[in-house]
Amino acid sequence: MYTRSSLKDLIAKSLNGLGISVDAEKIPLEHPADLKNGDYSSGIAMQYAKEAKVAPHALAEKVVATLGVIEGVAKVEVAGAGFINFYLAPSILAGAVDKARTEDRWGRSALNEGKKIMVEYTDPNPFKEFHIGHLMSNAIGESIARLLEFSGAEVKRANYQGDVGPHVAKAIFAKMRSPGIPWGVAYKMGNDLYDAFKTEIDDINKKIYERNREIFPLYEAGRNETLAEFELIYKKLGMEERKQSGDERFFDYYFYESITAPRGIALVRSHPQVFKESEGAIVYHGEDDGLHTRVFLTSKDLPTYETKELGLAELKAETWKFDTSITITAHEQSDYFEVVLAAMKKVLPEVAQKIRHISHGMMRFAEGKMSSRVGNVVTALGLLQELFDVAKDRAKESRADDHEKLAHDIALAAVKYQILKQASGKDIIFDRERALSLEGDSGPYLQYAHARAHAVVEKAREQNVAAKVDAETEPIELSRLLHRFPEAVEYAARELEPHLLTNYLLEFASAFNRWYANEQILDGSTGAPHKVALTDAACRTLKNGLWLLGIPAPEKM
RNA sequence: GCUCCCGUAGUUCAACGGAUAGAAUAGUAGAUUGCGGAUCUACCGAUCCAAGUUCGAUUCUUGGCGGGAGCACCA
Repeated sequence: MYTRSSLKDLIAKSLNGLGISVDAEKIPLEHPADLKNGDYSSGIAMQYAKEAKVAPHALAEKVVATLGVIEGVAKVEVAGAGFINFYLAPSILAGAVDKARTEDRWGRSALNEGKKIMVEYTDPNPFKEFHIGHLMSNAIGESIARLLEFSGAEVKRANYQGDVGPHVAKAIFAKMRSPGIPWGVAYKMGNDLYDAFKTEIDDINKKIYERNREIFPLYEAGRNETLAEFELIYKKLGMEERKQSGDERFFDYYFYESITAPRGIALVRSHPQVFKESEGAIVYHGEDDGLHTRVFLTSKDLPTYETKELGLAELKAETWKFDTSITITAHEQSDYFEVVLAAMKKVLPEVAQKIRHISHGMMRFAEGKMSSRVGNVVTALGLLQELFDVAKDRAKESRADDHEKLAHDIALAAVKYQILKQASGKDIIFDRERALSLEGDSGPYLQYAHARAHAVVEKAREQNVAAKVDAETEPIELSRLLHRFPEAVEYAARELEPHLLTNYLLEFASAFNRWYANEQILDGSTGAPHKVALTDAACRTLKNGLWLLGIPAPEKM
């Protein structure tokens, strides 16, 4: 029976027989973009033609001649400049359809079996707005967490929130002057007033760390209020399925800077050979590692984010024995994170090697950066509301029972898909028109394909047409793409790149819609059971695919 | 100035060194009284510049040009 790696082995063996030594691992074997070129393809003959002193095409022919019959492979062809193309047997593709229909967790792999992975994401700051940047981190982190779960890992979700620091002092200062204003506004106002009231605000900052009695009640209130708001947002973002019982929270662990700060300070203080005094502050000199110097303790003796991050790493490791801890942040923090990691290698070496940083691009306007300091941010709730309003108009005509819920599901799909479809590391230009689009290359497009497939399966049930795969039926584009689903999921999980999955799903949904438009499924013929099976398999594929993106899959829309 | 990221249709994004560079959107023209038109079909339209490596470069290397981010007490 063929597998991906056995095909590689066979090719390697064949080449070795021809006097060319190649490592099976290094044999290229890809899914051709164009299905007419087969289900798998290798360009190996072009690579070794020179060494073999024959033309690429001739070498490919020789390899094919020695491959013999491979179970599960219908034919092997040489095409183009010398590609070796493998076409899977109909029975294999039929087998994938059956799996998709019967296995709940269709698409699952064993890539990370037995691994314990902590994923830290979202990381909003109490006292400040939850804006699109946090939404990005949440969407990406949640999808990565699910991809890892589907690859066999045990995953814990972590959220790290900055409940102490200058931003809090600014918000408190403004709130004391104007008690009526909301916290998000208070922060911005405090920031504007900072130059004029530096001493006062710095004083408040210090008092917060000391849990000073005068401001503590206001601090507690603000902290609780904003954290409670965040919980409501997590719910809206589709994390409610993680709440099984009433008192469970959305993330497995919530870490706070107020807790990590003292730990970090202790770590810095106990390593005077690593952290040096400079201009009244305690810094880490990163120049030896090709990095730059960063402050860990300010001249006012307060910890910076860097120090807290050290404390966080220690706290994480004590909280759960993970193999890997992934932190997802915006790209603007990459450099700072590298300095922290360099310092951590000296202070907490065994933890440092398990820490991994993934950065995503920034959400920005065409005109420039969004900044909560300047106040030109799009809040997560504001954007969701706008999308909700657009979706609601269309939902009125829908056959779904709960139009409000549907509009919300669609709004969520639109915004998450737009974030996830892009390779991480690149900035996302926030284009309102595009963000509000519910058509084409979009989340709702995937949802719609799923809802359609679901409707047909329901109808088949009503008409008592039992789904049955016919292994003799000539495979079509859809079933061949369907067979690739588990590999697409594994690929995305290995690369920690959800966009690799959206690429696949868009192609798959498009193939389904095309097929649907040209083919009557319930046509009363003897071919109907096979087509129903295919539709059912497509339905599960889309459902699981959407789940992996953290996007709801409504059955009617 | 130094470091990192990025330059692909008008616009927003794809393309593990591979076959005719794919989508979406915008624009134009269409879809049979057929299970859902949030769909489908057709047309139009792109790799920043210059060298190099390679059988083959959007992809790798070097140098330009252009954009973004970071570079000492913010996170």
